[in-house]
Amino acid sequence: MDIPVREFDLELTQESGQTSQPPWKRVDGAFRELLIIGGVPCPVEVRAGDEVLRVNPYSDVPRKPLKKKIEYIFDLKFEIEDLYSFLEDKGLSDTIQSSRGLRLFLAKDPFECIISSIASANCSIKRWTRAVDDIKRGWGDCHLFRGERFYTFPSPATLAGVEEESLEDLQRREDKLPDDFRFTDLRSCGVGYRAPYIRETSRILSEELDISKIHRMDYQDAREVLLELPGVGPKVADCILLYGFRKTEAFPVDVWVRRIMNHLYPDRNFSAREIAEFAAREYGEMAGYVQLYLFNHARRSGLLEKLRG
DNA sequence: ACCCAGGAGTTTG
DNA sequence: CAAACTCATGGG
Repeated sequence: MDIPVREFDLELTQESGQTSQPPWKRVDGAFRELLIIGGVPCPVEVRAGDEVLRVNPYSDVPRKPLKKKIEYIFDLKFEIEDLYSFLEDKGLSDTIQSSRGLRLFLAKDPFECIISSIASANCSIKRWTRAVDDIKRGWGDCHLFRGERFYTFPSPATLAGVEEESLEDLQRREDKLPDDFRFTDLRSCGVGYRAPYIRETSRILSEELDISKIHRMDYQDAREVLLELPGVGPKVADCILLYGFRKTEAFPVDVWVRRIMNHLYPDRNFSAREIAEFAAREYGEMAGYVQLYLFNHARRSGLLEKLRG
């Protein structure tokens, strides 16, 4: 199946390090992941073509919901030219050069995005992506496709029932582990002190708070609800809102965005909170994309290295 | 050995 | 309210 696309760089979007999920499995220039289409697990391969995105499902699923899912995940319906002209109006046209075709990489599963974002706090990108993979391998459902293993992300109820740590696994971590080894506790996945946060958040999402309700809330209400979850602070909440629920008003402020903004406005010396307020006022519903483009441009132009320390 | 990682929670000023 | 301190743990 081909989906016509304009202004979409699949590779850039995959590798841009958005916290919704680890990048998909790269195979020969294409990207593979297990998606749930109408309740049915389906390995899918996407490949960039000429003005099209080639989509190959590897099990029998209906076309229309598959197409909608792909369009949602890569935000293909978004009129990105509107963003380009918006950025020009705001004096940020530099960011377009290095990020053209970059779109939101939205979560295929909002719960995965929530846990993934909690795991990302004060943690290197390498480490939290590996942690999410370990969690999937430990408690997700495995689907074999031509010898490749794909895992679903476990449900809130499943993760809520997982031990935080067991002596057994802490010892086995020292040994060389086979690819399909399944840990029996969260700590062994490398989430460290965040293990109780992940467990309690999973419990709340399985017993008290229906994730689908968050979709219907506006940005502010959803943010307040998310901030009640353990392990979710202002930055993580905005990541979840942006990548998990496509609330594009969200402008996640991490240390890098703060450095970038203070570099852009040297006379201001923003605090994290002030940046969020500034972004809400200046960027409105474009805020999430502005953050994405700012960060990517800083990374590609070498500005990030300059701002280190 | 030492320091940091795309912060959050808790305690203190 | 804001600043300071602590929190696991893999990787430079």
